[in-house]
Amino acid sequence: MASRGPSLPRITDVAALAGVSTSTASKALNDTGQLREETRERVRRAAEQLGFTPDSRGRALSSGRSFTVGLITTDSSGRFSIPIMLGAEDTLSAGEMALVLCDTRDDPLREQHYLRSLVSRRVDGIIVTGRRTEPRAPIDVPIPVVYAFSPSTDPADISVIVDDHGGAASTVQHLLSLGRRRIAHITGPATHHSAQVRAAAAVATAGSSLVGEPMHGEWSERWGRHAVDVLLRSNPEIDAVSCGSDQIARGVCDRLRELGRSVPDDIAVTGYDNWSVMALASRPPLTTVDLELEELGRRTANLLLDAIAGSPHPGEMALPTRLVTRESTLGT
Amino acid sequence: MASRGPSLPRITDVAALAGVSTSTASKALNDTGQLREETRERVRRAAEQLGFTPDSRGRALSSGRSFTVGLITTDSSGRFSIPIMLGAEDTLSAGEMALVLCDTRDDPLREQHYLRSLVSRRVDGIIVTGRRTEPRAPIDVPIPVVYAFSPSTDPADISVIVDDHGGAASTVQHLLSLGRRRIAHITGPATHHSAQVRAAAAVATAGSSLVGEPMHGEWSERWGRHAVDVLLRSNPEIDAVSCGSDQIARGVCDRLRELGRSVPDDIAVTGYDNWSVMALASRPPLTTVDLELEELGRRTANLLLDAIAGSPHPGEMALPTRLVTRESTLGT
DNA sequence: TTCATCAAGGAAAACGTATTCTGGATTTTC
DNA sequence: GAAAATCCAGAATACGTTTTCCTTGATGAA
Repeated sequence: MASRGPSLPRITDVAALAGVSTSTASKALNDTGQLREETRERVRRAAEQLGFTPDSRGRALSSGRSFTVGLITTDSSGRFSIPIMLGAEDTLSAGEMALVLCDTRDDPLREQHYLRSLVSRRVDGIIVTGRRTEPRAPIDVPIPVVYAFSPSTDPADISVIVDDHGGAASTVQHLLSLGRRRIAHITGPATHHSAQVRAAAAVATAGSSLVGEPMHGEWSERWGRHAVDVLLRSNPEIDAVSCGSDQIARGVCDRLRELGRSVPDDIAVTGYDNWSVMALASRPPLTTVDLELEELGRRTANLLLDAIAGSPHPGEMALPTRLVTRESTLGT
Repeated sequence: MASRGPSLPRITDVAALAGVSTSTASKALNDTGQLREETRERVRRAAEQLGFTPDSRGRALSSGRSFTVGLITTDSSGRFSIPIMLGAEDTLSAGEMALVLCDTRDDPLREQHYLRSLVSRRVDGIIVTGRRTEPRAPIDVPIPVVYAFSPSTDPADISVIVDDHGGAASTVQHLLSLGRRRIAHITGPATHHSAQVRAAAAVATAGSSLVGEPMHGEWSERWGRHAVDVLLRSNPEIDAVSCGSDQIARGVCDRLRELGRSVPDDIAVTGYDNWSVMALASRPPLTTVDLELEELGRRTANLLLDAIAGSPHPGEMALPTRLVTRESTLGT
C-alpha cells in the first residue's frame, strides 16, 4: 500500500534480467534442479547486479517453515536467561534461524498472548526459560518445545537443566581437597529449589565435615554478612564457608574481613553462579561455580533443531557446571 | 514436507465449515467488507470451533508488512541494552509486532550477516543499540531505523539518547542543595564519551564548588577505592563525591568507611546508573541517577512505529534521567 | 529410421491470506 | 411497475517463493 520507494527486486526481476523463467532462477539460486552451469552463473550475476535478497515470507509460505523460533522467558531481569538467550541465538543464527523474544514478566495472560502470537507466526519451535530452577507447567502448543533452566513437569518433554547438585558438590569437594574439615553452608531461601538442591549436595558431599545445618536466608550480601555473625557465635572454629550464591559469598567475605578473619587463610569461601560483577569485585575474588549458561543455550537450541527436524530427544538433560578457582580459596 | 500431524486449520476450513467463501470468511474475521452480522457471527463461531489462528506468513505476504522488527545490539552483556529491549518489546507486542533479536558481539561481519537476514525477512523496521554512548556509523538498509542509546553519526537519522549532561548535573545540583561546597568528581576513562559528558556537566554545574579536576579511571569499584586514597591525600577537606557510575561510588563508599569517614555525614556520595545490584547493596545505599532505559526503549519503539507508518521524526532526542535519592546523601 | 533416454528449462500449482472486482438479490424511488 | 440504488457475498487476483510436472530438443542405442 504505502509505496516504500522503489520496492526491492523480486526473483521475477532477476529472472527477467537473466532471460530465464522464475522457476529457473529459483533453481539457479538454490542450487537445485538441472541447469547448465553457465545458466546458473548468469542468474547469479543478475541477482548480484540487482542486489536481490530473497523474501523469506514467500519462502516461508512455500516451504511450510518460518525459519523462526520463539523464546519465552519469565525472567525480565535477565540475570539467567540472557546468557541462555545469547547461546541459543548463537546456534540458531548459524542455521539462518531468527529468534523472537517474548518476555512474559511472569504474567500468565501475557504468556497466553505470546503463545498465540508465536503460533500465528508458525514458528518452527519454542524455547521456554525462566529465572528459577523449579519445574514449570508445560505449555500446550502444536509445535516442538524445549525447556531450558526451568524444566517441564512433564518428563516426556525435552528439558535442559543445570546440574546444580554436581555444581555444589564440586565446591565442597574442592574445599575438602584443600584440607578444610569444618565447613559451613550458607544459602538462599529454603523455599527455593536451587537452594534446596545445593544444600543437599553440600550435606551429602561434606559428610561429617559439615558444621551445623545449612543456613537459609535471602540471596543477598546482607544475609551473607548477617549469617557470618550468627555462624561465628555458635561455631567459631569453622575453616570454610560454601555459599549458595556469589552475592552471599561476597557478603561473607566482607564481614569476615571486617571481623579480622583472613580469607582464605583462616576461612576459605566459595560462591556460586560466577556472576562476574560479584565474583570478581569481591575481596578476595571468589572461587565459584560457573553455570555455563551460554552452553546451555546452545545445547537447548540444538535439541530444538533436532526436534524440529523430526528426531526429538525427550527427557531431562543436566549439563555439567565448571568450578572456577580464585583467591577466596587459593590465596594469592 | 514433514507432516506435523494434523496441520492447523486454514481460513478455507473455517469458510467451509461456515458455508461461505474464503473471502467472506476473511472479511468476517477482520471486520472489513460488507457482511450481514449473522454471517460474521457464523464465521466467528466456526473459527472458534476449529481453533483457527490466522497464519501470519500469509498475512505478511498479502499485506506487504511482516509485523516484525529487528533489534540489533552490540552489547552482549546486556547491562544497558536489556532494559531498552524490554521497553521496546513492551510497546511493540501491544501492537502485535514481534521483535527478533540480533547480537552482533561487536563483530562487523556478524552485523552484516544480521542485516542481510533482517532485510530478507522484510522486517518493518530496525532498532540499533549498543553499550556505549558514542555515536556510531549508521547502517544502510532500505527500512526505517531508529538508534537507541548510541546515536547515529548522521543527524538526519532518528536517534534516542540519554540526557547524560542533565543527569550528571542533577546529582551535583542535589549535592549543592544539601549545602556541600567542596565536591570531587570521580569517573571512568577519559576516552569514554559518557565519562566526558558527565565530567563536563559536573564541572559546569559545581562551578567553584568543584575540588580539583575530574578524576578519570576504570569503571570499577577498585578504581573508586583507589581514587579515594589519592583524593584524600591532596584534598582532605572534601565534603562530597560525585561519581560517574554506581560501581565507582560503591568503591568510594567502601573505602571511606574503612578510613573512618562517615557517609553521608562527613562526605556525601552519589552514583550513576541506578544499577540496583550496586546501588542497593552499597553501604549506605546510593543516591544515583536512573537512566530510565525501559522508557527509552518504549520511546524508541514508538518512534519506529511512527517511521514505519510513514511519518518519521528525524533528529536526536535526549530523554531526561531521574534522580533517585538514598542514604548516601540523605543519611537515615 | 525409430524409439528410449536424458539434459535443460518453462508452465503451472501450491503455500494462506487480503482485497478488488463483479454480479445477483433486495430494497428504494419516482 | 420499471429504474435505480443498496446490500451481500462469491470469484478472481495478488503477494513472492518453491516445487512438481511437462515440453522440447538432443543424444544414443537398436
